[in-house]
Amino acid sequence: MELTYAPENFESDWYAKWEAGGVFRPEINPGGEPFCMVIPPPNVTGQLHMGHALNHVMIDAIIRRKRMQGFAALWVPGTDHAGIATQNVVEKSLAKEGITRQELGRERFLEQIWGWKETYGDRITLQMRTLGDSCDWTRERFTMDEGMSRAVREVFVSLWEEDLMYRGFRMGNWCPSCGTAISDIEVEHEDEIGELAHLRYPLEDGSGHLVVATTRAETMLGDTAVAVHPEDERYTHLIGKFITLPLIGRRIPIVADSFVDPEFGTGAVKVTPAHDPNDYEIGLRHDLPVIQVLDLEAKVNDNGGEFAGMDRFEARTAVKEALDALGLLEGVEEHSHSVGHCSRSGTVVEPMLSDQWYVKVRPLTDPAIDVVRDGTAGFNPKRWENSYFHWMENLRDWCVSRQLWWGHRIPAWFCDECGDGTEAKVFVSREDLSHCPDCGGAVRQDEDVLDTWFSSALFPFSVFNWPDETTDLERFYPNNAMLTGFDIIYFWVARMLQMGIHFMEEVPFPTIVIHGLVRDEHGRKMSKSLNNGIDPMLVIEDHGADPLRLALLQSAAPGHDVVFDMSRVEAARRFGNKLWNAARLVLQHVEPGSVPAEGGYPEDPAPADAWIMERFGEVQRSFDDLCEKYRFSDAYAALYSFVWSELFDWYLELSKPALYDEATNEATVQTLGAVFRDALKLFHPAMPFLTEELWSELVGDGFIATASWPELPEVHGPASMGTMQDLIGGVRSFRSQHGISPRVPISILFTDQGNEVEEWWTPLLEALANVTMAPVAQELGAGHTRIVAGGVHGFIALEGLIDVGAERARIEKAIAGFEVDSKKANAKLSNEKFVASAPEEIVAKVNGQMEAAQSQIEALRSQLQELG
RNA sequence: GGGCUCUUAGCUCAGGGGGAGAGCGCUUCCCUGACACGGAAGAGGUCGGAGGUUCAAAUCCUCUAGGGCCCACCA
Repeated sequence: MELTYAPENFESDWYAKWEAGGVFRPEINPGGEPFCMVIPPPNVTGQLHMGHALNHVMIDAIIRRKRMQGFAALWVPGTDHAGIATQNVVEKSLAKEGITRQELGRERFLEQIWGWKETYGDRITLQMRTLGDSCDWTRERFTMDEGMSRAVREVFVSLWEEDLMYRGFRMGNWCPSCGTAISDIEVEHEDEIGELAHLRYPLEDGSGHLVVATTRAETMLGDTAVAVHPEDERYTHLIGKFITLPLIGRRIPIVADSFVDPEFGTGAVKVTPAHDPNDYEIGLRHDLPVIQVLDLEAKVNDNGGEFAGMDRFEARTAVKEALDALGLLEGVEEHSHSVGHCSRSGTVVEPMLSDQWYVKVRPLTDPAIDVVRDGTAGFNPKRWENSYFHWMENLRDWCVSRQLWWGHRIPAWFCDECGDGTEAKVFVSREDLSHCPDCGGAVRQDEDVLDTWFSSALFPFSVFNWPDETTDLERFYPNNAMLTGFDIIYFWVARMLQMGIHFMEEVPFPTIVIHGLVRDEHGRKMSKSLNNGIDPMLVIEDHGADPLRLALLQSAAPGHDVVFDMSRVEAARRFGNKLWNAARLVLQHVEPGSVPAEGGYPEDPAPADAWIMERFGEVQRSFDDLCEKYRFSDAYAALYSFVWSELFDWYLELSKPALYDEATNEATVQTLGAVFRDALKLFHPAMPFLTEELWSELVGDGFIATASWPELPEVHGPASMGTMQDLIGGVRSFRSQHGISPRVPISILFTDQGNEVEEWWTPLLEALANVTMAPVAQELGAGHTRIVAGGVHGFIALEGLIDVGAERARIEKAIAGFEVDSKKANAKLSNEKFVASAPEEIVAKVNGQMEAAQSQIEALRSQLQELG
């Protein structure tokens, strides 16, 4: 073995061997109960970022542990076609060559994107392999592959048939730069300081004017009314009168609508039904004309008169200037309000009327709310359920059509012949239509595609080739858990629940584990725009995948954001080195390849062996418990601390004296091998590569990845272990404070009130503290100092070698410490209510603390006197 | 406007009714036959502030200050 841990030497080899060995397929555990999770599918042309790494490491830790526990564990990998994102990327790349998609045409543009997908589609899956994701690649899916397209079409058509899908001409969110409608959750609201312009609208009869307030002056070009509150006394006399719209000259009515808030602005609202959702509603109520003044690129159209051709922001200024010139701009005040931006492009979203496809959500959300309320599916942490309910209860119909080319084409065909003259007849079909089913004439397919999230909503069952009734579908639906970031609860989780319940009649997963975002060391969200992202691939290059994995797992407190700290990765790497070197020590005493894959604990362990077995058993139970609760950071913190501080710092040192005596070391060799092997097993879900490498040295049989999850035998260690550790600590501390080298042997005479000192202590005390011990009948005074551990009092002859002043200080400090303990305990015990109300074991515990502290103080005080 | 969340050691963060924890950093000693990517011994927090509940509060409740996030048709 190399002298130090060098992950780059073996990580990629192991991945290839696992994959070739079918380790990641559920079939590796043929009799096992299924345990399945699906990946939150990353963008097919994307790159693995730290957020993916966090998500994958947690999923992989679950899956690998379940696999070792004998489950037919399956992690289904896949990628998402990511409609807008991918189309935008390819368009941008074409733009560099001066080509637009329109010039290319739909068919050739799609060829370009498929080519792009071929080129970059492997990148992220290779990166996932580098990270160690134990996905079953034989079941890999892409949201636009044939099977999933079939599922999408089946769902679309079924929803249509059930009257849960409809086409409607409505006011929706439009992104002028992406050139498509977007759903409500794709709009990001940001608070901005804008201007509230007060405009004078002259009354038709010349009797004066009405002042309206607006943040979007350019929309006045499309005004078809002014609305006031019906009970607003300032304006009641004007209701029914008309205004001459400035700049345009249109005659528009003053209407009464209780939507208007008399408190806001002037209490009079200009109404632009074509470009504002509220105004649209008012327009419907009052039968107002709808006049579009902005085109799909958000430029003023021919209805905008002299402003035609201007961008909406340009027009905003121009309109205000023009009104000002007419003396109709009464004033402008600062106004803070929230402005919607497209989550993809950042462009300000324009409310726009258009024909779109909608999913009627209420029939889908109600059951999805119920299953969370009744606990059939639950979020972890539970508090996410509140936002889930709030969102689901207020959800509006989902606009699923997108005016893009990259995506699932909407399976609807129009026949103009069979239409009613204004609208074509619509046919929604599972099979492609080449002619009209009614008249046999020509049909044209809807040009639009579906929202990317439409296909990912089906992921938990579409990956198994639903609607076919496959064996996999039967075995792995419902999935056993979903683990993802809070940022896609609405986009993805909520919709999987709706679709899963509706089409499979069962929740897609009973448990939803939500983690946070990865932030940089200053707590800022890692993002492209801030350029503060840390590329996990570079971290792996520098430190290895295992250290990154362990660092992320240790940082991932449930439900909290993760502050990525490189020093944690470095620490995890040092831990890897520690494991590596511990293995080298173990292999000096244990025949390489001789450790059994499981069991192998001695029947008759030596005291130190029994102690570590007992401690390990306790730690393992707590570790398993924490893992089942998805508290990985706590689980691995506990394991890490046990392995380093107890197994390595204590047990390896304690085992050495026994190991060097080859005639009698059998039990210790067995313990050492078995304990170390099981420590590797527990670390395998976090550090798969390193543990596999060490397994191959230690066990050399099969993969640790498919080895059994450890079961520690029930063993009780010696009760006096703690006292011995305290004694060793006391001696070391004594040495340190007096500058006595560990090489200088120390003789200790001792009294033993609790009869704790045992024969087996002798070699261990020599090895770990370089002390020899001999019993003495009574306490020793002058010329000695005292080290107290439990009921054992050790006396060290001073022989003038140590500084009495320093020793006095040492003892005084020790006394002060015990006095704090004693006081605290005493305060509680002298409180009658405490003694009466606190649980018995707590009272007993405090009592014990009190007694222990007082006996220590007593002993040390007399020592102080003896020092003179 | 509604909701959630955070404030704990110099730094970055866990924990969450019964003696304050981790990583990094810091001090002293040690290259002892696995490991200096190491070992041993230490220093360092009245757990944002004020009330309250309780035998017991960093932990639960209320208020308060300051961060962060989400939702909302704020012309």
